[in-house]
Amino acid sequence: MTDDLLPATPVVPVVPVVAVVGATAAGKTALSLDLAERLGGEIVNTDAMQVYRGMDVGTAKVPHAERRGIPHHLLDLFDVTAPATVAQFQALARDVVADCRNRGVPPVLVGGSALYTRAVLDGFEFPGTDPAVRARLEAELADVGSGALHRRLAGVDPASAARIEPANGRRVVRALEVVEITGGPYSATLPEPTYVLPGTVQIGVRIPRAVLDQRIEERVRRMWEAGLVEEVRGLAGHGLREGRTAHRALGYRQVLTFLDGECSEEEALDRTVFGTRRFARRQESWFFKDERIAWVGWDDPDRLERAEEAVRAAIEAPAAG
RNA sequence: GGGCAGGUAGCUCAGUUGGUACGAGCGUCCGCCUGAAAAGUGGAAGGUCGGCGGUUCGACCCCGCCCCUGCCCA
Repeated sequence: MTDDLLPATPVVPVVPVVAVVGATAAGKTALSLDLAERLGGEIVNTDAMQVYRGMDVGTAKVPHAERRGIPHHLLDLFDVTAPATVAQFQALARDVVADCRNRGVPPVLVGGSALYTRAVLDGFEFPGTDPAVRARLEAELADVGSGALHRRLAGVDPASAARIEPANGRRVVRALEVVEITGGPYSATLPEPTYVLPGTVQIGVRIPRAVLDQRIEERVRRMWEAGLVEEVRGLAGHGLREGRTAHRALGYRQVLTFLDGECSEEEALDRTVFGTRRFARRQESWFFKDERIAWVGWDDPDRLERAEEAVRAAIEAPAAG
């Protein structure tokens, strides 16, 4: 109320920060390119697996020829042997977003990795990590099981233990790691959904399950025809198996088991389809509960206009989280 | 035409020497999720046990007939 006394500063338009989210194969890529074109923006990948070099076919990475001359950021950052992490990605992505905004260019984030997207948009702060501590705890996990470690966690950090399921060894280990290196409790809770930048908006692409399931199968078959097996064979020669995360990517993991002679090629394809459907469900369970997302129908002829409206609304809205 | 095996959850199969299906995996639905997140994890809903008839206090389990599936013999 009293800010009116400030000298009239030139009205700098808010540069929107747009994120296109939704299940895999729902049509995020097409919409994001259209949006970037309309807004004069640049694409920022928020997909956890497209950051790896050489993982193209299986991650449905947009080929250069289809990028319409729009700059794409955060693709092909790492070798498949170098595990990427959310915290690392968050730092890189925030730099890219800041750089775009400084140039007055709207960053258009696209990707199905909800944690990656939220780590960029929301106030996530990741406690540190220590490879040695982690390795020791993981060895213990393999040795005594998650139940035993969970009981230990209950002793040092009851609140976290109460929130983490005893069978979830991964989270139990991480909680113990944080407690050990920080000396404090591990909150184990997601932060409140609050955007860190004004003008932020998430556009969700909604698609009926039945249609999505169909599209996923078609997409996987196309990946096979496009040479996924050869791609994996090549990456396997470059240490794909040694990496910590890349080899677990959908499609890659299944093709590796086929290449290792543990299942037929048809089985590998089927497993990829089923695994991808399951993944899509997990993605949606994450996105559906985020009430800030503006949803547009995957086949709505006006989806681009609706998305633009959502962006406009975000720019004009008071900069409250 | 004859013989054998089998018909139990959406799918693949367990199971009861006759006493209310202990079912399992997968799928489906719902949930969780802070340095591996295309990962990891919790829960729920689903069955007139192929059909009809019989025996029995009581049958999904026994008997008869029928239908369906697979294999074998002609």
